[in-house]
Amino acid sequence: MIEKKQNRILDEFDRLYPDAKCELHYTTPLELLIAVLLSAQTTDASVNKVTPELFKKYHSASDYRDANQEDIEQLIRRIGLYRNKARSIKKMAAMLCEKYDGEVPQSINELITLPGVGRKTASVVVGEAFYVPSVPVDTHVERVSKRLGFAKNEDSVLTVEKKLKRTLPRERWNKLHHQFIFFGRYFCKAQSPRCKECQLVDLCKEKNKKL
DNA sequence: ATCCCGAGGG
DNA sequence: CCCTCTGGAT
Repeated sequence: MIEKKQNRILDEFDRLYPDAKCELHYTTPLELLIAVLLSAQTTDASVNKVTPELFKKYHSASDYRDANQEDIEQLIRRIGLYRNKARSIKKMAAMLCEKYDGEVPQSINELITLPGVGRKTASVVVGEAFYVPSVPVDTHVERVSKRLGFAKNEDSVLTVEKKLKRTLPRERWNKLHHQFIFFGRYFCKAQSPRCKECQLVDLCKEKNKKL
């Protein structure tokens, strides 16, 4: 990608979303880890509706390990995939207690060994809770990256991540991650991209395809 | 009908 | 690579 185009995009993201940040509600690394795990295939807003009750009832990793799985299921049922997520939370908490003294590990390689924690979740946690430069690729980052030419449509999420890391300044990774998400979530949406108002249409691969 | 800060299993 | 898990919002 031409550097000029790239800088235009980053400038536009700064103009649109100077204060982009994580929209999941949490107060500790463990709460963040659980909130991100819950966020699969649902919206952050939906996750924020169920976590207050969840975080009120359970606090430590051992609380989740010893919890009744059906109790967790009931608390999170509305966000979907609730059986898998409840099971993952319990198993993840058990491993945290066994191998990490109940604390959340601070590296991606350690985090992805936890049940229910994949590369995207691990990347979010290290970037958000421990300030490790990272580029988590979720559905928004993937879509926006492909539309704006940071990656090709046939690229896997891992390839998208590699290309973004190769292209974007490392000191801006964590902020840009959120700016990509804000742009995808509120502007360049999956079904309704606001192409006519978009300052970047000229370099978009899908201009005029949808609206 | 499609999408939402995915991960695990086949 | 594919499929499944799942409710809620639009």
